[in-house]
Amino acid sequence: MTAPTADSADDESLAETFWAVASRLRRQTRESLAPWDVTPSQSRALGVLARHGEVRPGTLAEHLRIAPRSATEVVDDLQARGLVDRRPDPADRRATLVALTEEGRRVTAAIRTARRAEADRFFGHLDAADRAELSRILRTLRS
Amino acid sequence: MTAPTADSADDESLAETFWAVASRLRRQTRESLAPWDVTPSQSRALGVLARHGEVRPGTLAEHLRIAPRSATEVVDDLQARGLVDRRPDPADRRATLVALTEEGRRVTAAIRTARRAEADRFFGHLDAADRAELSRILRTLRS
DNA sequence: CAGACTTGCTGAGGTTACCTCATCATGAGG
DNA sequence: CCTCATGATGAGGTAACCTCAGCAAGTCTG
Repeated sequence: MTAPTADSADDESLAETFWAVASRLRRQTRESLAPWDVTPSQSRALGVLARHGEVRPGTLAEHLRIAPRSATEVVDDLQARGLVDRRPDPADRRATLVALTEEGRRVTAAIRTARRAEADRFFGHLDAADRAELSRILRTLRS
Repeated sequence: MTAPTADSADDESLAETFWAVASRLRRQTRESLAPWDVTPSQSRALGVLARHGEVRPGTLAEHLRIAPRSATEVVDDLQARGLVDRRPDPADRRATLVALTEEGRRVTAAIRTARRAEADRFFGHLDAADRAELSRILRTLRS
């Protein structure tokens, strides 16, 4: 299509390589979270809550880039594990606010450490320059 | 923080950026395959069959880096759509050989074209140098 | 060549992480 | 006040995996 795209044939395998890496990262992440009985998607939600404090499920969904209904589900699971709780939003009686519990804060901190170690293991094969390059390029693609 | 690994704090968000990109790519791929009623994982299997000719489910699983049982499933779905067929392996009566049907070859070719266009759309935001960089770095991470 | 072990595939059943659609309460605007 | 929009959730579905168990067929060993 666009002239500068050169060998589009290679792009297909670029996607394939991307998926192979994704698969490896997914497995490793799942493993490194196992001690806390928390899944990757739950851990991402915990991260959002740690960064933003209490938010509505809908807002959480936006941050996670998933459907609102799916956020309800993640919150259900986290609540069942006692890591978050729900309370009514005083500003709007339809809405709910989700916040980390004490335990949730504790676990989130522990997970952050573990994830860092995991990222070191995974991305540590790259030197600093390559990590910066990768970060920059991925940010472009995230659009 | 750790001497050789530089800022591990950033690695966590590197992973996060990676997942955001993965999510976008997954959605777009699914969409671009919709006309053929073929899922991304089925399409990957078709690609392997196109490149390697007839293979056993177990071999297919290796190429796709999934469990053998999961390959059976993908083959089931493709067979139900008439894109592949199974025949007994003359060399080993336990084994089965999976091969593209005529229709399968036709669809695989069409999909290849579509995927190329899709990859252009997705990775086309990058210039050739960045695509090469990304490819190199991802290949390192695939290990 | 019989018995033990291995290999190839698949049935059964489970998990994760999403999705849409319908429903119900509540809020907001004309 | 009546209509429409919005927030959350129940119900039900899908894709892409997984493990474990079992059966049939090959291989190796004494």
